[in-house]
Amino acid sequence: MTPVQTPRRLQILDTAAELFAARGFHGVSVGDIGAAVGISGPALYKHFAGKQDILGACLLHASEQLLEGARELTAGAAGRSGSNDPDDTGKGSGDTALTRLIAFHTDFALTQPALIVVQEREWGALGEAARAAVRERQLAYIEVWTRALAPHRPDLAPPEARAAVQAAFGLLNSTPHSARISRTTMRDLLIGMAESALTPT
Amino acid sequence: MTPVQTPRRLQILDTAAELFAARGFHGVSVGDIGAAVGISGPALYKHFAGKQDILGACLLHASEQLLEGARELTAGAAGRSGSNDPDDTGKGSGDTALTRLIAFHTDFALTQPALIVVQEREWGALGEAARAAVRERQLAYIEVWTRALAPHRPDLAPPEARAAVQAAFGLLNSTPHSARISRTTMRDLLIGMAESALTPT
DNA sequence: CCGGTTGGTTAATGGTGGTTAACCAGACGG
DNA sequence: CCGTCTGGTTAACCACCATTAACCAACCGG
Repeated sequence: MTPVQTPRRLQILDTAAELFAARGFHGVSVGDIGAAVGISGPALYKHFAGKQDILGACLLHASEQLLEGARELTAGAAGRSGSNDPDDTGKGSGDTALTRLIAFHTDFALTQPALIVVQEREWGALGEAARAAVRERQLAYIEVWTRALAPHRPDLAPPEARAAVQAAFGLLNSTPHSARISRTTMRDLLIGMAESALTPT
Repeated sequence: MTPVQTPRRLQILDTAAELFAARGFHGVSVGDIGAAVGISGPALYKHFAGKQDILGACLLHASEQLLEGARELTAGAAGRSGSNDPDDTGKGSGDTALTRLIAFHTDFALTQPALIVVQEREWGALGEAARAAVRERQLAYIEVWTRALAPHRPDLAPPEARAAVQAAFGLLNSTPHSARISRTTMRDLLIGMAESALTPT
């Protein structure tokens, strides 16, 4: 399990994520990963239990980052269901918890596209245990979003709200498929589209 | 190349797409594909030149379907850039070419999620030639969308319009990730979100 | 009745890939 | 000085896999 995160482990996770995103889990050999970090082949087994374990660590890391970030952004507004004022969702500022989540997720997708890609397409290659752990965090992340969306969309039942949230993820995660415009323009475009999609006027 | 489409070939393509979508191109063996259609292993070589060829046929088939459908929907309005009235984009009816494209793509994604998934994530596993052919059709498809979007969004430069279109694809293609609500509800939800995202009021 | 095409089969082959084994250089506390 | 982690190395193993070869039953036009 080796739960500690040495810098070497982080480096491996980072480059492995890049490779997995580009060629898929089964399209990458441990030799490839080793070569990409400067060591060769079986040396990886000094840091991870195996190839699957590398993927598991990647996904756990990613889902953890997303969930923690989202929880920080919406801290203070969670649980209380008394406030029905949509403008007061989240902290006291003018922006709502939902807009903060959108900006956060957009920035994450723009800065770490590899993690986004791997997280959304390679979870099937995990073992039972790791998959459950990742799935748990992903569901919790969706739950945070759904709670933030609820006050804006009282018309949506919880299942539909969850589907809407996942559709918004699909929109924001489309960033790896097209990088032909500047990052800031893309950011503004995605944020605008996500807000319109989730809270139509 | 075997350009003809016998029913057996179509069956293979269909089940192969399902497998590729579930486990990824490299995660599926030719034995798996054969077993899934009731024959075993090398018998596939009587219908296709190899594993890559099966994937190529899948992707070509999918991109062809999308492009042809889109062209039919927008026939008559293509090319003419004189009409500036947004309500007249496309045919004479009240719906615009864009709304028709959205409904078409949504239905495709809902009925053929495997093709959608494979098309968006496995094009890197193709050979040079097949990849170029698929890419060409995908770009043409995006182009049809962009032309349909243009009258609604004169504020977007072409590159941004293309990015917006691809973001909309991401939204609509999110359907394989969550199938917890009824198909018609999902359809309405996705169409509504896509329209709001592309043409905010 | 027959020759060939169609669509299968199983066996063989060559390559690749994950994992383990055995070994080794260096850092480092005592 | 010395034992012991730590993080590497290369060689070996075995499984799996795409592809080819050789062979065969069934259909079918003439």
